[in-house]
Amino acid sequence: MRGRGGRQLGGARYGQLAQQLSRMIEPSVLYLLATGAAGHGYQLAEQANQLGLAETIVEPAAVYRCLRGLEADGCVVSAWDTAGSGPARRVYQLTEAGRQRLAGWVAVINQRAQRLANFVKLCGELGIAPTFFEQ
Amino acid sequence: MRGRGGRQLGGARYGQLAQQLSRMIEPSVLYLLATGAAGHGYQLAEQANQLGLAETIVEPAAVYRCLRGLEADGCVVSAWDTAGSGPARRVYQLTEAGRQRLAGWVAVINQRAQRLANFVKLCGELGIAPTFFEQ
DNA sequence: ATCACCTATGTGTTAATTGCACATATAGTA
DNA sequence: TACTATATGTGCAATTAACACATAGGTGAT
Repeated sequence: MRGRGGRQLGGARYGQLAQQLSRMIEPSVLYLLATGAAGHGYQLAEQANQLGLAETIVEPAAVYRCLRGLEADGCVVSAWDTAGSGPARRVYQLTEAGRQRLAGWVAVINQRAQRLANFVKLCGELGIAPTFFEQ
Repeated sequence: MRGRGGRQLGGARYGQLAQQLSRMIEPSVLYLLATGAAGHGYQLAEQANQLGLAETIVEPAAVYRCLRGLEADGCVVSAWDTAGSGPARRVYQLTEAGRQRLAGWVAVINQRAQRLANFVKLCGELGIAPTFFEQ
């Protein structure tokens, strides 16, 4: 860290839960683990795509990195599953800390949803209707 | 030095209107120009903070960069205003292209708001209530 | 058996974003 | 003179994230 004033932050960051803000991979993963819909990375990526919170194609690579970060924070624990066919799966389980993290995300996302909805309303009052693109 | 219009992707990007996704500076600026609430960068930054769409403190530096990008795309036009006291202001005006850009943003933001609200609902059904943090 | 393919987990590279520090300038005030 | 507020801008480094690549087990086709 050689920032000019002992600074350690660079890009987007504005709170405890601001990471992966746009991609929404972390809340997707936490939710899927909470439901029990999926347990390992590859499957979580597939389910996250069906959940559709991320707006983008959720790639396994991003999910793996997210899971390792969550594990480092104690939000999930993992174990190898060598049973069944195909390569071994690293199966993840949500911890209590992970459940709290998800609850925090829900608060952030709830506020954001309201802010965004309010903006749409303000624009509507200005006579600006949403334009849906075909590209 | 390639301009903003021809930039290639590396980071977050998933559509034509996905830039500055997390900060929401571009839609804030376009909206404020549409209402006529502000006309130059410094003032736009102040008004954007009151609008509160960005969730962060909107810094003038980010607004200036945003405005130059918008001008390169033909969404705004600018002119120097040397009247009045203090340093000269670069006053921006929204173009028809800018209005369309805002309408596109409204569509994106509207969809996002619904997705986020749905996620909050799903979590509520799981018994996960939002946790509000004190900061 | 070899190949192609799917599943599954990871790393490397590189472009884009952005907060903060810094630079510059005008005008009013102490 | 010095300081403050307004106003516009640049430079840099931390962070993010898409895409490519690497590795490996298992299955079915040629």
